[in-house]
Amino acid sequence: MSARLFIGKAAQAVGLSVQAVRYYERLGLLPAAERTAGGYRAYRPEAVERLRFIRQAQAAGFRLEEIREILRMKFAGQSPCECVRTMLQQKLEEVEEQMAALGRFRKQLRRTLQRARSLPRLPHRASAICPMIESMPTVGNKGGKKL
Amino acid sequence: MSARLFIGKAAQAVGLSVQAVRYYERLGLLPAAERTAGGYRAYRPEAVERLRFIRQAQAAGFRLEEIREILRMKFAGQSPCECVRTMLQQKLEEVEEQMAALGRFRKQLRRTLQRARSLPRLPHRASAICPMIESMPTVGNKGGKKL
DNA sequence: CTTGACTCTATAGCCAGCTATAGGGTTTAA
DNA sequence: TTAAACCCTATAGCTGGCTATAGAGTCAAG
Repeated sequence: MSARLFIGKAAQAVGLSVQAVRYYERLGLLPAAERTAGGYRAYRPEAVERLRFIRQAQAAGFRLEEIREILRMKFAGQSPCECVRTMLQQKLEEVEEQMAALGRFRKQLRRTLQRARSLPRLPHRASAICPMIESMPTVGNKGGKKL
Repeated sequence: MSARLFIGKAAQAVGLSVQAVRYYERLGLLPAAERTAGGYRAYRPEAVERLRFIRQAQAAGFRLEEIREILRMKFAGQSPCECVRTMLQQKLEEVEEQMAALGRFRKQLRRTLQRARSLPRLPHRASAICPMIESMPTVGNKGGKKL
């Protein structure tokens, strides 16, 4: 009883790679595991729960650093829920903002494609390379980040 | 006449950093520039046009590698417009997809916050760390990428 | 001719979240 | 007792688009 798992099984149980688990430990998301005489990490089932939590929080849009913070609070004796709520609220705002930016970008793409369709081969006045791109106003997506 | 610009002026003219311009050259987005006797890059005005194009294409959502491809086609004697149109179409689809994923994520966030508001301090049954996160279905955003 | 602003190359680092490799040791079933 | 399958650490690399630094040379005005 008190079954321990080596890192491979623990990782497999939650669908992570072995390296990812070690990486989480290095970042401080997992406490240092017990070790066998030979130096193998021997995890108890709680550790697997914790890994599962990490995955879920990631899927919920939290970055590893934020997750570490949540865990730190939790194990400092405080319920992290209040802070988590604030973080979720912030996430929500970020999502709104991203969606708005994407929406502007989409509109722009559509307009450009539309114009390309209606004016198939206009003489490329004032256009050194590609009129389709050069005629796009530079909107949204400032600095050309992501996508 | 036939004014040449050193890299600083060229970069400034389009709002780029000097290093960024050199980086583009390394990536093959700019042809090797003429050099002064002392080894300084001496750009003609066309090069500045090209830099401006690169910025615009970036703002339009193209990655540097894609821009290089567009330029390569252009200077291989073909009009890149047909291909650019295809690329824009693809971008559009990517944007749609991202927006849909964000929308699902937003819905999830809202629901979670809503529940947190209506059930302020329920006993945390079956919850090791934070019920707010643990009760979130793992939707959208597979693998926890970005955001 | 000096000086200060500019440029050159090469290299390393950043962000996040890993993956991959090298070179070794451990566990466990046959 | 062997051999496969697993594990260990440490280090380097990946993605993309740069930025930062070091150490050296060049340009142009006064």
